[in-house]
Amino acid sequence: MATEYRDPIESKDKQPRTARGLKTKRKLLDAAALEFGEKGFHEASITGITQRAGTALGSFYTYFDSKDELFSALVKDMSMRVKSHAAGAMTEWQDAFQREKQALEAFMNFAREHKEIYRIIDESEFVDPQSYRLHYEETAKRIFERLQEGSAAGDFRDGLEEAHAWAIMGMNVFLGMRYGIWSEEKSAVDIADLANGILADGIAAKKGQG
Amino acid sequence: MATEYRDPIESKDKQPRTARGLKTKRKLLDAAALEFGEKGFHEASITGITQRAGTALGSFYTYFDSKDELFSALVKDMSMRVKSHAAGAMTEWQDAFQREKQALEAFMNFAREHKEIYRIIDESEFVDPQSYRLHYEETAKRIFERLQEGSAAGDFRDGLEEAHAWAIMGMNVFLGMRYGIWSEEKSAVDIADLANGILADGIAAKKGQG
DNA sequence: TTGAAACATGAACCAACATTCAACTTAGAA
DNA sequence: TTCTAAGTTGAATGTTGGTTCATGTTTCAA
Repeated sequence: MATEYRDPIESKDKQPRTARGLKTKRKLLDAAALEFGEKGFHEASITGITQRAGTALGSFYTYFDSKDELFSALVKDMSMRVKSHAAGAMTEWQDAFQREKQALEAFMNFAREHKEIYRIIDESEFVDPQSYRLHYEETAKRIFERLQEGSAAGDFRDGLEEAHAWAIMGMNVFLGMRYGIWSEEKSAVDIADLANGILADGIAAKKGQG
Repeated sequence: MATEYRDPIESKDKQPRTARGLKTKRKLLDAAALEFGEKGFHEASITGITQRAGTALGSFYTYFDSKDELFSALVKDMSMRVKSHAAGAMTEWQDAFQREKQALEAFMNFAREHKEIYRIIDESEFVDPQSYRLHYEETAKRIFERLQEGSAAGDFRDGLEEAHAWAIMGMNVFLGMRYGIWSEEKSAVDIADLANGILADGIAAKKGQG
């Protein structure tokens, strides 16, 4: 038989059509987040995921095409969760500096409570580079918008570029890794204050010091 | 037969003993850096490495115990190379700010010329977490020492902590990734200037602006 | 009630390497 | 020149784990 016709929509369509299916898919997704978070992509196994989820091995392929596809879906989901958590923490703000401080503090607390999310996003650099780039590009864009608003409000100086957003993001990510994931020896507030100090004044000696 | 005695030194010893052996090991190391850099740890194969090196598959195990062991050795080697490259770029300096600028500029240029090194170090977070932590902890320590020297010289303010070093390192790493590896739309000097601007003055509006 | 679509199950399949090994070649000290 | 340790070779082995599939069960609209 020649190559048979496949509806591109149908072929992608592994969405559950009943309440039962939805529940199973949810269980698999949650289990996968744990498994990937604990073991990393390559050490994680489909068997491990279905065991955690309490389903049969084969059920996995009812909802996902492959291990990679699942991981990719997960990265997008986590990316969104980080984003909305941060957004939720910055609803009200007086000045732009305080808003950045809140953003970092929220990020650090989120990282602590969801270490597996941090790991999945980070590992996507190698498993699903596209999603990785997208995640950070969008995050940088969001920071950049805040920078522009801050400039307009007179809190930040003029002429800030997207690269400034990348610098701030890098600061936040590394502080989150070191003081959020690796150890909790310092409080999120203290770290956020410290980072804010850099943004506010830099690290130069004050006039008359030294 | 019971477990036989193995001299711990001998068992580790896969060092070449002739010029020929040394040359082969060198070829394997270089080939491995390329293979891991291009494909990542899991996609890379021993076969691919030995093919690049132009040796037989079995020769690999004359010099390395396993794929993991080789990767680990490579990470340590790369880490050292980054370190010494940066050190070489900071020999002479007037003020501490300029030194930091040179460090970032050197790092960015190095990343551009050796994208595979960047990738290998980054992937070690998942393949050899120990080496990954060690790399960044030592880098942070070195930055922190520079901060202290800068304070003593009257360029930087007092009271800088190790966390400041982590913040600066995060900035540098992300700027290196975005403007060194992903695209070269901006020159290393421009990015280094921009980062230095943050360290010097922060991003607050100047008095009388806005 | 009923029948077809959706869903669940887990044994079996299979390809992809990492690793081993026994036979062979080369180097270089004596 | 000779002999042994060092180095080379690549076919064979073994294991792991993603994916498939035939069979059985549940759901729910008509």
